[in-house]
Amino acid sequence: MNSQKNIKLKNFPSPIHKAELNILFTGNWLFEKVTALLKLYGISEQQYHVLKILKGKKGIPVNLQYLNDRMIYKMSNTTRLVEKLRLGEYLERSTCEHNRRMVEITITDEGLELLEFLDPLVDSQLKSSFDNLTRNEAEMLSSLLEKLRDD
Amino acid sequence: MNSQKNIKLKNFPSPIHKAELNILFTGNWLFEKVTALLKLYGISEQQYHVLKILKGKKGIPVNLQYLNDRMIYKMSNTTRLVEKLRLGEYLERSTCEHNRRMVEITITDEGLELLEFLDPLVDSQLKSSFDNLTRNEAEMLSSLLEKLRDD
DNA sequence: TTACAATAATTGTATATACATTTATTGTCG
DNA sequence: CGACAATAAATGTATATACAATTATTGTAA
Repeated sequence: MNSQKNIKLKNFPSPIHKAELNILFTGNWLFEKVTALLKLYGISEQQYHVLKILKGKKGIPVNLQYLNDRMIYKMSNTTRLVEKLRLGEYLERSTCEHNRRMVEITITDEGLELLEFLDPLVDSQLKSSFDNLTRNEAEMLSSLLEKLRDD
Repeated sequence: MNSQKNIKLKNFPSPIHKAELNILFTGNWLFEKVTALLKLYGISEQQYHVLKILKGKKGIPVNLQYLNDRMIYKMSNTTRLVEKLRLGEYLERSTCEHNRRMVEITITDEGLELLEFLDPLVDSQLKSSFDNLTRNEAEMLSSLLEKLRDD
């Protein structure tokens, strides 16, 4: 762990440089917090993320591409990540009948139960992480970030 | 690489959840861009970051803790990361005479030359990444992120 | 001064990620 | 139909990162 938590960023050549580092730092700061919490229950942030996506689909199967497009990090891992969740019986996967290149992935009851247990913990941690921001400020933050990424 | 670049984030239980994912996604989006650029010249984002910090110190030696506190990711790697830069002769390290537990790290002329070459490339990429935001918006983004992390 | 705690860095190891290649299946066009 | 391109997923491998344990040195208190 970093020995100091929140180094002040300063002396930047432009607001852009400052914003870039602020985004990177804050992203990692949030990621670490959630990761540390989930680790207590033997699950990674990425795995949790997959389960959340599956839950959101309410039983409709998704394939690996779909998951991969929504992951924070990149492909190739998604196969192995899903496999780990399958070994934990948190999801099921089968080959799609109509297109046997694809897989159909759905969350299991165990997966849903795990989320029912974890979600309140993650939510309350998230809430305390965002304690310094009002609801409006959080929304403004999202707007700015979406505007930044927009192509 | 993700097959789609910019999935729209929606259906969030709260502005906080949305902001969290926006931060994580945007952080990775920026990180990947810079990483891909630097990779063409055989250097990682983290290594570049170290050289920038050293350059900012204008010849004053720093130790590993100092670097580590300013890294986006965590410790342990900093030793190895610095070692790679040393092998490339971009920096020098020696043990501190007053406290032989510590090392003194300084950037070399080769390191400074590398930055003089890379900085314009990175800067122009960063500028185009932030094309959608005004200077004021970039500043507002930094303010919100700093307020979020503030403890 | 000696024993022990604290500090700075290094090392070992497990896991995560990125990237390129490969396999299996399907689509398409001559 | 058959060759070949395109797609979806899996695999191999190199590198990156996280975490724990270790080494070397210094600080401190009995």
